[in-house]
Amino acid sequence: MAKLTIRDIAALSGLSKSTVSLVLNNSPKVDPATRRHVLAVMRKHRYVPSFAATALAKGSTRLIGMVVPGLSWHMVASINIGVAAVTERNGFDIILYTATNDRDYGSLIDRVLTSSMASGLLVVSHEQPLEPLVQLHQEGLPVVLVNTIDADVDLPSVTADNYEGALTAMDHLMQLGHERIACVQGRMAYRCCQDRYRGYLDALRTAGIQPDPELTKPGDFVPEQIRSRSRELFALPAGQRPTAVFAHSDVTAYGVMTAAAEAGLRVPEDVSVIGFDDIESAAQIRPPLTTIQQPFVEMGKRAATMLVEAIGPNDDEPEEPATGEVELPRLVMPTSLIVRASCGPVPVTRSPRGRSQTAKA
Amino acid sequence: MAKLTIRDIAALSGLSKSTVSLVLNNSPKVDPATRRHVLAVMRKHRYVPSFAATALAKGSTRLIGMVVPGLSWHMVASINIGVAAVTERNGFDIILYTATNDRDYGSLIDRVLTSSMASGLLVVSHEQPLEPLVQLHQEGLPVVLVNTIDADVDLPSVTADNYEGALTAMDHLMQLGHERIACVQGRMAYRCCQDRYRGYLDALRTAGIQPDPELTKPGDFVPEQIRSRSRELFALPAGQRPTAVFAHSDVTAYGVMTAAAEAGLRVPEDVSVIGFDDIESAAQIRPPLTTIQQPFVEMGKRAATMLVEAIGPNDDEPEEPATGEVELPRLVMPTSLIVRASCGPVPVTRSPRGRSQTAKA
DNA sequence: CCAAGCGATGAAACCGTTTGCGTACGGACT
DNA sequence: AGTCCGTACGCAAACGGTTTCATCGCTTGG
Repeated sequence: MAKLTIRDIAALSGLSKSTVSLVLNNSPKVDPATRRHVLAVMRKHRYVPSFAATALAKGSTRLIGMVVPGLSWHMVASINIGVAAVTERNGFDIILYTATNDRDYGSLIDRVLTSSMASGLLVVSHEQPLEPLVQLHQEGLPVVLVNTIDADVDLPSVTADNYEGALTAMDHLMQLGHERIACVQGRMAYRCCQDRYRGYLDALRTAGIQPDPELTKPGDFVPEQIRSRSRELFALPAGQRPTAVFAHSDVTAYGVMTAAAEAGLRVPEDVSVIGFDDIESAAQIRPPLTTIQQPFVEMGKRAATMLVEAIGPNDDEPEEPATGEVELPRLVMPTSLIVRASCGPVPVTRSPRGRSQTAKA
Repeated sequence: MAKLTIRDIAALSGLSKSTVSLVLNNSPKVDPATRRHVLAVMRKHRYVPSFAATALAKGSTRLIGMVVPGLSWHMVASINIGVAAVTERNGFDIILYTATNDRDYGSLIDRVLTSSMASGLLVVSHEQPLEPLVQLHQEGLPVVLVNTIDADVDLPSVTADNYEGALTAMDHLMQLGHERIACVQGRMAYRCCQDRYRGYLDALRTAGIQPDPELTKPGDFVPEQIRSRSRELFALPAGQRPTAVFAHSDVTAYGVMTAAAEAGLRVPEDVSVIGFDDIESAAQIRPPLTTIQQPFVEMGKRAATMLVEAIGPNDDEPEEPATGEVELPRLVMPTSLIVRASCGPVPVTRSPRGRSQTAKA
């Protein structure tokens, strides 16, 4: 139980602290035989250097802060898997900040940064102000944003291509013959949802279809709202009723499908539904959900890699990358279409001969 | 950018370091006026004490380690919400260890503990060996287990009452008239799944029903397996086919429902399905899933509270609670039945004379 | 055979804070 | 007015490492 110090190890192995320290930092300046000996002693006594002392002396920690908006989101969990994989490999540990409200967020910034507790910051938040982060970054603290990209902010970031994902989703639907496609939105304060909606609109226009405002419903990721607005959609008279729905998330899609069932509509026979995310249960439910998969764990890996590189190979401090604005890495990662069973061809309710061919060539 | 030290603040306010330090630790020995002055100076220059130096001098950190088996589980995410709430309130930060494999787990123990990096450990892992943890605990490091209870281990823990939850689920089913109830198991290496299965068996026996081995299927939380074993269930001739299924998790229940649909069976008309967990999408899918809810965030809160209390009010070190075995808190929290729509009365296919009808529609 | 060179090790300063102890100060009591 | 006491503050020694620099002993070239 007696906490061993480097001094003890030095005494035990008949050397001085400095030599032991050199061994710890595997400097090439120590004789291999000596090194082996010291290592043996350390192992024998289960010595582990004091974290605090090392941090103090070195002036840096192997800690990176990760700010997330609650872990219950599929996105956050998946990103973390990627992040953990690379931080682990590089000997970093993660300090997790669940930024539930603004108060914490503000004090967090102070704590983490100024106390130089963490030597880098990974931010997965959506609604928090980003300015403090920019300032920190300019002061030399590595920061990278994941899925938080905001147009006017100058920070390295990793993001999914939500716009292109929406395009892909819409293309899939239109390829199946759909033209009256509704959109049940997520939280439009989020950049990602804005992008998805832009994709929805653009895809329609590109196909020569005038977006019908009636077919856009705010869902805001609130179950009740999603359900009730979807019901409105399905209550529309047959000609105006959408034949397909683009939902801004998988869980949103679930709500849409439930509303459809309540309206007596079958998925995908009567109405097609496509989601966004590809959460775990998407493949398990009935019908299996066709959706746009976001490469979250890969995004986590990339972000963590960027951060680790910015922090530096080990502990040197030539870190002033904020000045050279040669390249602020902004990774935008492609999404992929996962075809399952919730989307089908447009129903043939419209008379056999009336198949409007107006769709884009 | 120039990092301020306590010395700078002392100079700036015309005092000595120690006085400033006293202010930092709000000792009563400093004159209120002086205190105000110092605080003003600190605020003005945005001074935050060095984390590392404080840790070194005090000999303890306000960090607690949290070991989890991947964040993608609903359980882990929810627990974390509770944990974060209380740690935040008590000025602790969380170091997150995603224990993906054993190698990391072993080195983790060393790192965290011996380096006295964290002053407490919260463990949510399932399959890792627990012995190192009890050793640590005996050496004075506060440890609490969440949902990892293992019969032979002497550690404080917080757990859901899986056994009783299973009983509740089965009661619900039997109240609806079901007698041929199948069980699709989770990963039986987990204590929680063992308990759920025990509950299943006992509930049956208590009702005077002899459990039919045919109706127990291993699922192991693997989608394909769940699906295929469920198909076996539904392929049984009408008299032997279960009228209800108790699934060891919500996602497992999804798989069961899919298999049912593939067999042409409707839920809940032809077969009832009950889950376990109450994940977010359980209310969103079709039909909404009746399930047993585990109070994860409350469990997280409780566990964190226990840990914080064990660590001590602030930084004193009269920590040898392991010796006094007066009470090793083992919290077992009740689950609750969430009735939605996936369970219904037993189908009336069985006629008064009692034998089969053709199975499917 | 001596001086220079080099590699390995030791001594000491330092990182920023806490903390026990000592001191100077002011007020009260005699 | 002189002691005494309590109080508010300063000094310096830890805390456990890292890192620079000097030193020591040995090899090597002339």
